[in-house]
Amino acid sequence: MSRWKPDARGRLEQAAYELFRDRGYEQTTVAEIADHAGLTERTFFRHFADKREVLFGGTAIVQDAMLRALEDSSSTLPSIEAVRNAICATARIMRGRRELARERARVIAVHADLQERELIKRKLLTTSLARGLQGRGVSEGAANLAAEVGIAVFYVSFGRWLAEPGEREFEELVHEGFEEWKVVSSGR
Amino acid sequence: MSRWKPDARGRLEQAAYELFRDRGYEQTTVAEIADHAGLTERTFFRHFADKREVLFGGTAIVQDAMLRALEDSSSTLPSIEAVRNAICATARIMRGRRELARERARVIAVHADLQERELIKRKLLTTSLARGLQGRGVSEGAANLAAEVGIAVFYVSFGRWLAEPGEREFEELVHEGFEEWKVVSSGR
DNA sequence: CATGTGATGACAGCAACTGACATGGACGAT
DNA sequence: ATCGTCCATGTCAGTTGCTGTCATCACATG
Repeated sequence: MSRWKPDARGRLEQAAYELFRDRGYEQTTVAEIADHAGLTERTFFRHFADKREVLFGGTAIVQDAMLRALEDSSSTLPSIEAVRNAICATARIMRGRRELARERARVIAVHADLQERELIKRKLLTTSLARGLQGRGVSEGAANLAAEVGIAVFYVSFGRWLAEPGEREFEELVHEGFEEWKVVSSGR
Repeated sequence: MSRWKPDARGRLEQAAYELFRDRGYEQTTVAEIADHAGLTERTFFRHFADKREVLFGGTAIVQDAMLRALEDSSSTLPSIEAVRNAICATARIMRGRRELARERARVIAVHADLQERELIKRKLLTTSLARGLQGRGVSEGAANLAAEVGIAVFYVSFGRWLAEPGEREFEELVHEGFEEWKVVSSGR
């Protein structure tokens, strides 16, 4: 038998989500999160750089999915289509996590600290997407623009996915978002 | 004679800039900043919400200048031209502060914390510009787009202004930025 | 069996930030 | 001129986020 229960990081994340939901973000101390996960405060900070970061572990996964999908798509595609594919694939991995995403969004919405962190994660996603495009031979300027558009569509659609009461999938909303973008960018 | 030396806030800002320049941001404690300003740590936190904020007091001034210039420009102007005017006016108020802006940028560039704060300030500027446009009767979507463009040009030009060794003024670079934007947005 | 490795615990400590109350000059009302 | 209120600041104690350091012990590797 192993010395410690497995998946310390996951247990910390789950404990954090539950406590943030029940007591709110600021009213929850890191020590409490660690306690609920059966660990110590010190261990929390070995897994997460700071208290906010426990809500943003998903970003790395999103980024990986995005870049992998970008690599997988045919290199003959126009860059904006490659971006669309990558963003759609990314949207797909969030299937069945809408309620969780909603809770997370609710917490972030009321804390300036967390909004700051979200903005920098968005920037990180944008620059890594742009780099991925440059790796396909797209020029720097074009890559930055296409990445900016792609991530913007991603976040707008994400917001709609969370806001909608219906059952439409995130991926579908992303598709619609790209269609809207086409209309807007050609229509003016 | 007044009980306290005047302009506590200004003295705190100046002390902070000097200490950040000499010792670096993280190596400087709030208590030290307050000491150098002849005040106490508690008073620092009465003037600034947190340690980072001492570097971002200028944002409110920038925002005011931007909105005032927007109000002053003729309401018959197309929205993007109104934005251009507002941004140019904003650029004008930074005359003669280039060295200071450079120091500030150097500090921000090496601290993720401060970059997060900068991003949220940028967002704040964008939404307040968009609101100002809506006040002129521009639709929400168009206002958001125009504001996004305007602030993007502002920041790109700001970066160039700091990077350039020459003596060209910020305002001139903003003008060029808008010209570039016109070319790009019509050319594709 | 010996030895190293890696995740965790234990503990001390600093610095950011907050709440509560005290102080005393400025300034207006009387 | 005196009184009373205001308000920026001081004082102080306390909480919490975060870090450095060293110990521990299951596990893998040879």
